[in-house]
Amino acid sequence: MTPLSGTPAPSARATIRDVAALAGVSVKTVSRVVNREGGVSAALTERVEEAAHRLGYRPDHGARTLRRTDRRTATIGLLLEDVENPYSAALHRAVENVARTRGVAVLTASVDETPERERELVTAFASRRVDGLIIMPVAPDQAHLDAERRAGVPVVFVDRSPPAFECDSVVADNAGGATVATRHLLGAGHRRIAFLGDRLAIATTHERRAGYLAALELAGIDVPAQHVVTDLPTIEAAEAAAVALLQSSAAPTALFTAQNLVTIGAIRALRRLGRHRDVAVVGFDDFVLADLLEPGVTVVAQDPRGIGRLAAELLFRRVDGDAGPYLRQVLPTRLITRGSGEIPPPVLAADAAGAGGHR
Amino acid sequence: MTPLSGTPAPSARATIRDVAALAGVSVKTVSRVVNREGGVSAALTERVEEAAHRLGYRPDHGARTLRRTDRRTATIGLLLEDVENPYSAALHRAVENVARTRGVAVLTASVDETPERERELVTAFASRRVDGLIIMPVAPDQAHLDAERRAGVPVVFVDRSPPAFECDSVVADNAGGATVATRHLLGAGHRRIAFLGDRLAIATTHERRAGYLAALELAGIDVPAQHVVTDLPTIEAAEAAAVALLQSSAAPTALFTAQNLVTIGAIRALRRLGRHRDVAVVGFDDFVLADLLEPGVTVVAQDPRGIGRLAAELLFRRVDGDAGPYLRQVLPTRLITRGSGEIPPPVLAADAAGAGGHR
DNA sequence: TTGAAAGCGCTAACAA
DNA sequence: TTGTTAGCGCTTTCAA
Repeated sequence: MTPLSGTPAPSARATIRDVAALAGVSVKTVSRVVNREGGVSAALTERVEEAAHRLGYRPDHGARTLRRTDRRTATIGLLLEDVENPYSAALHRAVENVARTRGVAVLTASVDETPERERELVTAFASRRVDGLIIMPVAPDQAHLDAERRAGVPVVFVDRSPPAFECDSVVADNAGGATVATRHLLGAGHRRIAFLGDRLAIATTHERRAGYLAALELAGIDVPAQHVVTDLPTIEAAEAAAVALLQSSAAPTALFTAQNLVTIGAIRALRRLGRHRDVAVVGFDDFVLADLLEPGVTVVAQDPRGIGRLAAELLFRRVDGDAGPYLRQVLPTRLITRGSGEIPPPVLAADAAGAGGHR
Repeated sequence: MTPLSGTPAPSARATIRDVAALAGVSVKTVSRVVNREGGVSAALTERVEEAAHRLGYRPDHGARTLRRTDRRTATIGLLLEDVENPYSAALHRAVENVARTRGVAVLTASVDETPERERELVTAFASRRVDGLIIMPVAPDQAHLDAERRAGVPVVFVDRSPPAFECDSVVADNAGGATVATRHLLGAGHRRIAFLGDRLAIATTHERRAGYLAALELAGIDVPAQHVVTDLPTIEAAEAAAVALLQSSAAPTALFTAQNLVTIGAIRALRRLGRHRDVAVVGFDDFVLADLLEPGVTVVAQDPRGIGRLAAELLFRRVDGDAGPYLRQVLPTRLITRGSGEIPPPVLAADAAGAGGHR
């Protein structure tokens, strides 16, 4: 810690009255100039602007909101799982980009999969009279939002849409993406494909598992119970689960890892066991550097920026008064093949080697 | 888009007067209950709480701020380079964690290295009367903050401290970390070590280059001009610059990449050229999966969470009235060796191979 | 323990 | 074109 020479200055904030006094006009004239209402002579406009500048005047947005008829704060609230998570961060940025075009500020917070925190934050943001809320919901029950809905605060859910709650939402095609991932592994010849996922209480985990199971059922393949592992909330948990699974007697030849941290944990496990070149992996969610690993990691990518952008656009339509029926927007996913998902199962690999030998 | 059956409800927000009327008490009594001031009988307290709950009452934080003597909004502003950047996101999360303990909300925005945007956002947040600001500054001139300082809004700079501006700041030991990185490469036997960095207008780039140059000068090594490449703002720019450098006649045997995106760009370049096992790299800033690449990437890690935490703690001390001299806190960096920084230069590598042959 | 009145900084409504 | 007055929802101040 290096103490410098200066010290912080004491407080003093100029009000509209101070500006009016310095410019020698009424407060209403200052208001007109500050809000660019027009109808003020050039001479007065200049005097007011000069005075405002001299005093470092910043209109008090809260006071303005209090008096205005529309009661807008030009602020929205964004509740993410964790602002540091790359998926959340990408979504955050997309929301900010839309908000920026409207001069709207964004209050952000991390919910950490804690229903209680979700409730606290909704209340805190509602007290600050946000114009709308974008929420990545954790609480299985969204009844705590009733007061906000009655107050007319628009809410858009992202990533997950709460069951049994009429609302706007923007989500990825989780079941469809999981089916594509699973079929891709089936296509490579795998029949023993395991599912590793985050907490089953999260709707996305549930949907992805459903997509995985549907693909296998359609292929007429029975899934042993130990091939479906969920409630892996961290990289470490996923790594441990993958190691245990691969060392078990019923070891799969391929993994469908249904979330980005789970994928990373599984990759660590394969490295640790030296199996990363012979066990296939397809992950849900893309991540940075997935292409530079060896082998590159095949994923089903969602579009967090697209989800954020659409959610913000929908929210602002509601803020602007759109009272149409609730919308549920589902964004497609995209398979990106990079190597790990194209590894064949051991038997076929041996066949391929044999066939190669006949050339 | 799937239209659902329900539709959004119309607006209606209960005020303290509505609660008072329903409970059959005065507004002051409601205020006392809501703020837990005490001095209200148990019977009335219960009636008020019941009424508030029935109406979904949320105290208007803005109106409260307007009237209160301390004028606190319980909201701070955080200006980051880009909320999506992992470094910014980690710092963001640390700030949020500290703010949370005080019931303070965080307004966040991305400045995108645009001085004009920095000014706009400071104004927007100042109008919303944030209790304080944490800023990752871009603008070389911070004079636009004068009005805020006069108004007594505490400001803490993070990551970079603006030159010629008396202020609080929390930064990493950029020069020191760069020197450590460069010495590490010197220690592996390298004499032709290039510097790749972000925009030189950013203070951190400047400091890291200074640390790099200092280490080489101390070792008595001349640095050819083409070995110092800056103003690489993207992964793509860094990749292109690294390719050009490595294909030039004066190709270095080692790279010090002075920022996380630059490091990733350089690694892509080395992969593309098939040189990732014989050109050494040390990066500034750690990143996810750096350990799973082949070779693992040696870095000088900063502590963005530590910077965020300290910045928030310092800010809140100022908010609480600490008027001591301005502080500049410098956090240490840490060398993490993973392989890429320990690759020897070609000549020594040949020697080593020769020596191995004699065993 | 409870309440009435004033006013925070601003804009709506109206007047000159 | 400019100004005056009231009041947004709340807390402060003061009184009962």
